[in-house]
Amino acid sequence: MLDELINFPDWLKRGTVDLFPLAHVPDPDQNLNERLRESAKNKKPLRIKLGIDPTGSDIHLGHSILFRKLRSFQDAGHVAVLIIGDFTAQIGDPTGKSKTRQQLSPEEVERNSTDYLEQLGYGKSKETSLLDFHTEGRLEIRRNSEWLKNFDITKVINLMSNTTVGQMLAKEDFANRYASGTPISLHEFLYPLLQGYDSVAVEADIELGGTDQKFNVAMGRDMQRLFGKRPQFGLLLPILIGLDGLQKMSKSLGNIVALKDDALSMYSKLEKVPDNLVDSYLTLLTGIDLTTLPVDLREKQKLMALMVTSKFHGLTAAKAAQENSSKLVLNFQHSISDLPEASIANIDFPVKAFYLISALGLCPSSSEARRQIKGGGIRLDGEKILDPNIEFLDEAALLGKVLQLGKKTFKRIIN
RNA sequence: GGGUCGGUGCCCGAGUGGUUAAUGGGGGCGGACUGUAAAUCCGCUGGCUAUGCCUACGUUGGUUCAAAUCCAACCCGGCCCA
Repeated sequence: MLDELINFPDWLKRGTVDLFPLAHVPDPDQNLNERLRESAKNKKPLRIKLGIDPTGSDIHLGHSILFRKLRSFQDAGHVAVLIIGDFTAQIGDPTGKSKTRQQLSPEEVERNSTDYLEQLGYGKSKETSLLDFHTEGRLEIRRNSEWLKNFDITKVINLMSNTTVGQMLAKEDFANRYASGTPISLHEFLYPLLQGYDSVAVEADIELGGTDQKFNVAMGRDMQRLFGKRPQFGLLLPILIGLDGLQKMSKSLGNIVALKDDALSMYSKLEKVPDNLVDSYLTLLTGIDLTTLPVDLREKQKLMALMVTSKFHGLTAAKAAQENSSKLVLNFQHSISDLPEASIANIDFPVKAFYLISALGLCPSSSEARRQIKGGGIRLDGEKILDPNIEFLDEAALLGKVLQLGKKTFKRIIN
């Protein structure tokens, strides 16, 4: 947290690593505190911009940091302006990319956008949804195709003439790629400019972003000035480290906790994150008072897992997940009610173990299933299966039993 | 447009006519240990109801008993020149 944020409200300070401009002068264009005061005085809420690229379909805890902050602004009475970058997704944000991103089809973008809103809690209660979809006037959802689709080439040239190749190449991602001889397509230069233009279009007062978004957020200010708008503030939040404890949380790295995850898998993933993540997860993913945490590391970790899980599934479900999680470890699978289920309705008997395991989705392929069995990674009701070709003669041999891969993947067999 | 180098499995990267799903590393998964962690050690890491059969080294053809390895064309990229 920045020391200079001393006078800001706690909800705004928490987790914030960068805020710009940050001048201690009584100017609402230079000092966000003044801007907030101005807003309160005029009863005119600020417009908080957050853009998302509808590229993948899973929102994870890393993204949730930004949405949590956006929600805080909502709760403080301001307007969340959520921009679905359906148009810019066709370019792909080059930030953090080491190669040109694959372009998405309009159909994919559409499907992903709908999916995103659901993950953000559209249709859920105000308590367990990430954003406030309920309170009148607190949320505005926009698609940037709205203003970018029919963009005039003259206007594009105008945007481009405002920025130099040197500035673009000063951006770390481009610089690295350029230095390493990795291709950079010209259209990628357009991304920051168009994201910046989004701020013009929605008249943003503040733009939220991860620290890796500084360039793009700053570009928004340039664009707003270019088009005669009041420049936004940039508020940057940290990039969440993923479950591996090393790299940023990202779906392609496979180290995520998805908002879609059921309570049990969310809890069990969080309960076993590397120790070095626990404090930052508590700070960034919960609202808990950091001065009253358990001293015992293991207890602290469990608390973190419980708090985060309850944020999305409610406290009751989170507590059940905590209990079930410990039962799983102790091989008491039978006493757990809400284990994921797998149906054997379509299985022909007799069935060999390796086929069963892949057919029920525990392993992605039958070859993989064979390997896992040979490696001792498969159990049925706690008993290791060691022969891939062992046969189960009828349903009765399987119904109600729990099939297990490794330590954390379970399926109860049902009809 | 010209010259030149290059395109190998999730990633990086060996291999340059012939036991072979293709050395090695990373990552991932599994096992032991443990705090369901870390560190460490071990195994696995293309697909297929499978003791065999498919598909794989940019694409398509060709040479050969035999090609990721040779030839041709094409596609894509880096660098240099214009």
